[in-house]
Amino acid sequence: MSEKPTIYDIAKALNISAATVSRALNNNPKISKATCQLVAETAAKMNYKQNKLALALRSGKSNNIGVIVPRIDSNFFASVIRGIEEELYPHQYNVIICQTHEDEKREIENINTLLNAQVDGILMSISNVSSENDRVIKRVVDKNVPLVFFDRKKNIEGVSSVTINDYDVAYSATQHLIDQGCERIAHITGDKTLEIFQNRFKGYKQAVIDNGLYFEEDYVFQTKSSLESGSLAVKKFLDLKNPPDAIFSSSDFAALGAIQELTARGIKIPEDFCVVGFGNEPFTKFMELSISTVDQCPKEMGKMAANVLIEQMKNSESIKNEKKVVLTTELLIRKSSSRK
Amino acid sequence: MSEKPTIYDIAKALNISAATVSRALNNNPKISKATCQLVAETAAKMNYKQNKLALALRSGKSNNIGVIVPRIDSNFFASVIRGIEEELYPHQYNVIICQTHEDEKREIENINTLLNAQVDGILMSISNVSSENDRVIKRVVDKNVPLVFFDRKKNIEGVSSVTINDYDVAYSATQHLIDQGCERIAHITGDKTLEIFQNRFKGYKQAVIDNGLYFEEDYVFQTKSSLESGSLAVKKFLDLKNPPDAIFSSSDFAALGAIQELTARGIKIPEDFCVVGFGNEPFTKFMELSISTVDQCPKEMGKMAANVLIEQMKNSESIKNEKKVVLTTELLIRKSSSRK
DNA sequence: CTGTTAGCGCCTTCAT
DNA sequence: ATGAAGGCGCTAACAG
Repeated sequence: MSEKPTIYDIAKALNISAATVSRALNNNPKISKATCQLVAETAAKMNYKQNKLALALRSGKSNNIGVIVPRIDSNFFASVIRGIEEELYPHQYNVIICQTHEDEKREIENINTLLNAQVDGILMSISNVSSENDRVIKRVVDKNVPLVFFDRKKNIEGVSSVTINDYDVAYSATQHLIDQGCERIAHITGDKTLEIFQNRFKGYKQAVIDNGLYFEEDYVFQTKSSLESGSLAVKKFLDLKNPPDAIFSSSDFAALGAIQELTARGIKIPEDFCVVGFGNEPFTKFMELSISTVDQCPKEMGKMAANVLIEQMKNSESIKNEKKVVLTTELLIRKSSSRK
Repeated sequence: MSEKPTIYDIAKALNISAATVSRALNNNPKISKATCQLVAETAAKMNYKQNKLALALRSGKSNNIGVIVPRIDSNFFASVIRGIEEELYPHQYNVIICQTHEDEKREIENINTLLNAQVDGILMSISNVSSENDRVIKRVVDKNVPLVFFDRKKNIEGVSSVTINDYDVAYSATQHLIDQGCERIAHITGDKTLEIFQNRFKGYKQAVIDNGLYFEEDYVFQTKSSLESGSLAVKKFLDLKNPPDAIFSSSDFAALGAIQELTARGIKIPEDFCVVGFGNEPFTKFMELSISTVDQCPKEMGKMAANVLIEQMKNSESIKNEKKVVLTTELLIRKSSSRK
């Protein structure tokens, strides 16, 4: 009783064929009500469970979706995955998670693993931009495995994407700082090969220029998303002849690091210096000095990405209806940039 | 070229049998070096990828591990999963994530889904304690599918678990509060049907008693892990004739809510009131008034759970070597409870 | 309505 | 050193 029964076991017990059992289990209308019920009962009694593996091999559909993210232990990606899972669950899809740890080799391995596992589709947030990468990704497209990027995307023909309005919201954030009376806005950015950081930078720069302020290369600091990076950035900024009086950071962590460094130096926020972060990490709201930031609506992003993927999986083979969804996000104005 | 080639395609191209191709691909020593290499080259050229699904069906091993958690978008579970994934990755296992949202029905569905998907093992953190649940979990054991609980466990024969020393660390936390001079220690607890909360409560209670303090039922407030719960608890506590002067909370979120409510009422922390949370959520460290808490070392927990599972999967069929690992955690003393 | 057959892609005896 | 055959569990023709 402890071994896993198959439809053959049920068939044998009932003296009917496996095909009939299969049909009955799938509620095929051609099967008499009587057998249908009999099969159902016996199946329940024997504790039969369909082997999805066999079904997958036969049908060519595994009902598994692969998700590739840089890391899972970040509030943003975890929330995106939650959204993905919530959307996929009613459709009977399972989610296989892969982390790249921002490692290019790992990213390629992940893609191959998922392809080997015969996933029906892949959702991914790019870690690295490289030609080797490009090749593997194109292979996914060639194999007709639906692929959707979210947040960190790449422009590849036939691949849909779900992102936020990075440019616009960066522009708004910068404009907001200027509206607060700040005149020398600095910017902390990330890996410049990634579109998201490029766009945030562009939005920032344009806002500065549009307001007739001086755009200063030294006001832009590229670094990782961490507290140390933020404090490092501040150190560098304050060493300038004409130091900035505000920072728009592409990372909440860097923003917090910056705030800590500024506070340590006795600089008052928001009176003397304003800061806006990015990502709406939980701590930004909880701080005594709450941090203004941009909500990336990760859950919605995950849901949307899953939706686009589902759509694409339905219309397989069909027209490559490349879809570029851009979600509108909100600038959350909090104490770190509110001079009233 | 875009269709997925099989070993038969390679065989045909090389005018040899599929069996030989299979053997060559698996580096079977009985295959001549020449064919071996030839096959490897052709496979590469044709961009052949092994179909893990077929392999899984044949071998009965899917190389997938199921992970069931209440939710993924919590720092704790996300970090555990990261640990799990890091440990499983070198062993070629993939991770399938399922969320229960604390819903019993969903939890049962998840287990069944994973069983149907033929996972080689399951790692789970219990959401609900119910008899229906018990039955399904026992079925997992009956089917000889290795199962390991982490954090929120259940005592079921044949099931290993990885937890932390909840009792001890709760005792330490309470003792610490008493050492700070606090005399009326309150406790915010969670779902009492879960062992972790029971143990934290017991540790708290024992420490109170051991120190000759009065254990007061009204000092214990059961609620969910949220800011509101914390503030609610404080409201209730301060309405008491003899209100407490410290809180040991089983949740960082409740601890923060409590702190906010206390601060709003002008109560000085830690001078007038001390607070210790649980979980080491990122924000606890970042706050201006950093919050004392317990680090649950989630990543290590994930790694350990994965290790125990791997061990169990190796020695399948063998003796039910039920393993109960208890990790030692640290009390992190920060400002919210440091009177010096 | 139901049984027979065949095949998804792979590996592994059993032959040779 | 290699080929042929069979089966993992399931379903979809194709027959009745």
